[in-house]
Amino acid sequence: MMNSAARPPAMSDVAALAGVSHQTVSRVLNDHPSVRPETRERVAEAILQLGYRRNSAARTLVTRRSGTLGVVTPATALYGPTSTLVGLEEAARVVGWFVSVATIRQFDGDSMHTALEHFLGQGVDGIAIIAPTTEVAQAIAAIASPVPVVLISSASDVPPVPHLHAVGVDQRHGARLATQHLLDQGFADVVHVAGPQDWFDAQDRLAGWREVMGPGAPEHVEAGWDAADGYELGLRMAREGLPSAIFAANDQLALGLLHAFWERGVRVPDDVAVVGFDDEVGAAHYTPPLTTVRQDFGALGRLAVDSLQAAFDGKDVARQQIPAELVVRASSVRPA
Amino acid sequence: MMNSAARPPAMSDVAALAGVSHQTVSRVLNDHPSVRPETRERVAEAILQLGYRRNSAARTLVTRRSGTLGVVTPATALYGPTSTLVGLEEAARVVGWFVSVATIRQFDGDSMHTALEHFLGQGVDGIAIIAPTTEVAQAIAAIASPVPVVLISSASDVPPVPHLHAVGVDQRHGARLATQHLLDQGFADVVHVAGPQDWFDAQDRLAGWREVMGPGAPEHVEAGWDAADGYELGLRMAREGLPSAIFAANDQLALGLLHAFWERGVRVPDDVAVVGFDDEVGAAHYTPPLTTVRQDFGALGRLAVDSLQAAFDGKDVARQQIPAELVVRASSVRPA
DNA sequence: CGTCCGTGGGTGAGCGCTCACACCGACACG
DNA sequence: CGTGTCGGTGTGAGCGCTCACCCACGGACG
Repeated sequence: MMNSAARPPAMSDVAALAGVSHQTVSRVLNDHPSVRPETRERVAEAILQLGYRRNSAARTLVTRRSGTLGVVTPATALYGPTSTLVGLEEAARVVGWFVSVATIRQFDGDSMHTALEHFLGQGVDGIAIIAPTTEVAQAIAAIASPVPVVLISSASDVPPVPHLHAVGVDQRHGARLATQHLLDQGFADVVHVAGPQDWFDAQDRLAGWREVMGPGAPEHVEAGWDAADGYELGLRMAREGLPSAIFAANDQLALGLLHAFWERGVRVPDDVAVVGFDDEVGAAHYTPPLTTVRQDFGALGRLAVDSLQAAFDGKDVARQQIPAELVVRASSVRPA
Repeated sequence: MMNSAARPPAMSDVAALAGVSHQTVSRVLNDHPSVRPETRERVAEAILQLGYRRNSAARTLVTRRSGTLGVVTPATALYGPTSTLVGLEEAARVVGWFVSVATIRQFDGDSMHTALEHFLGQGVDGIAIIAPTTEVAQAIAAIASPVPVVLISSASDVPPVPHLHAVGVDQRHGARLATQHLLDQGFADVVHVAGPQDWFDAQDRLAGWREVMGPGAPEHVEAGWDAADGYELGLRMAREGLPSAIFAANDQLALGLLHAFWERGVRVPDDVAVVGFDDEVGAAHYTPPLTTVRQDFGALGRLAVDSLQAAFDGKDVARQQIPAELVVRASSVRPA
């Protein structure tokens, strides 16, 4: 039975029913060792009988811990950010943290400031920021957060601000894998279609490609993250001349390229090889199936939560990177 | 300047600095009319000077409103659920609600129960559940939540439980649009590749297709939501015989079909037309570009939040549906 | 000139919990 | 047989806010 909606049962109600003090109930709830088993039993029964749930607001008020993490993420259904969010939530729940989300349309300083204030006002224990731009990092540096903040990013140049940490998948490494793979397949002329250069991830993928290509690297092309951008670019390339291979900064760009090439009768990988980044759902079923770089978002989430937790406990937090993994499919394998 | 991390400033600190009582500070914060402008000014200045932020835990404790909404969503980067989440968050923020998320791997009663308890323990003001299965609805019916719950679903058979509401995009209508479009194009033999039938959305898309096809409808095929399922099915169809058109329950299934057909040299739409559902990012760039059904997730989020708000305020909540929209692309247009 | 009411503001209680500490009996030890 | 120690439990304060209520003052009104 539910009791009437008047007031949910409080600790004192449980205590009264079990014939103990509120403090003993608290001890039972918090697994304090020194409670006699039979007392514990009686309390547990009273809790069940009343349908008692402890009031987390009261708890937060006195402990100054809300048990909530704030996550800032772009307001899109992009594969990377979304998967990161899921990974984060699962990792957070394992260690008993709730995840509160705020989406933002643009990663400028103002939006960021608003989002952070939003979370700080709520009293979160830590904040994670997914897919940040350089501008974001500056905005964060300016706000002097009383709680730890982690940037989900492989950026090497995160400003050295106290309480600001960074974890990420090693984008540069992933980019090297992709580029090297294309070279190994015998495609000498590997062009990079880069993502928006204010995104850390896009910067790093570009850098990784450059590292492998060395000083003789051709010019890269800059684009957005969307398939439409890749499509436009693909049409232009088909018109103006094709490289032997293209490393696209994400799978959507690659998809757009594939579309344009298919439409123009350019064969992949025969006429031009294509590699993406992300291994999004469905990449295995593009036309042709797309070689790409996979990131372990579960591990990423765990790493982010770990470092937030360490920072929260006042420990030192080491910067950490997760390696990426190449997934080879038909779009980049040299025809026999 | 930050003051030392000892204790964040409280209302009384602001009051002392401004030379008023804590109550006046509260009035300023809550926009109470009867405060003299100059007093208001003084308080505002003190707030700024101390970097004061009101403690939401204390506020929640006394008002019994946490200002937080719980959202349960599947632990995947699927386009539909993700977009819904984003839509919900934006709508919630507009009316001043935070969004806390819990992802679940399986929509069985147990996971659902855990997630709900998780939120109720946190004291959320309302709960939204994205992409529910029939089993979920039963689990919710069993839990007697003290706060309103909204199922994001177009299901017509949501159990009539108090505090349980439902909003959704009209899946059935969308399916009718897709099917009718194929018939209008002259494809008589429209087969449906259905999603998992324990999902409300999958049920409704199937039902919509059936409505249009009438009693002479062919058998539908049941599958999961993934491209891999579509791919397998596509291979089988290419082997065992093709219908004139296929209406797939989502874009990923359609993508898998396209992949299989391309691999087997089956031309789309010449040999078989294909229509999907969702209009996910990239669907415009599949091979060929995919005809599909688009849902307005922003409107969906607003609707969900509205109904939660109405329920929270004790008003009556009418069931509401949002229409879907057909997006015609090359995959379903009869060749001239 | 007393009464009434509205404006601007203060006072105190209490939301439900945890933390620090007091207490009490039992048992060990010198 | 006094003194220490320790398991098991209770007491009271207080976290930072809102809510209900009270108070002072001034102008309007009969």
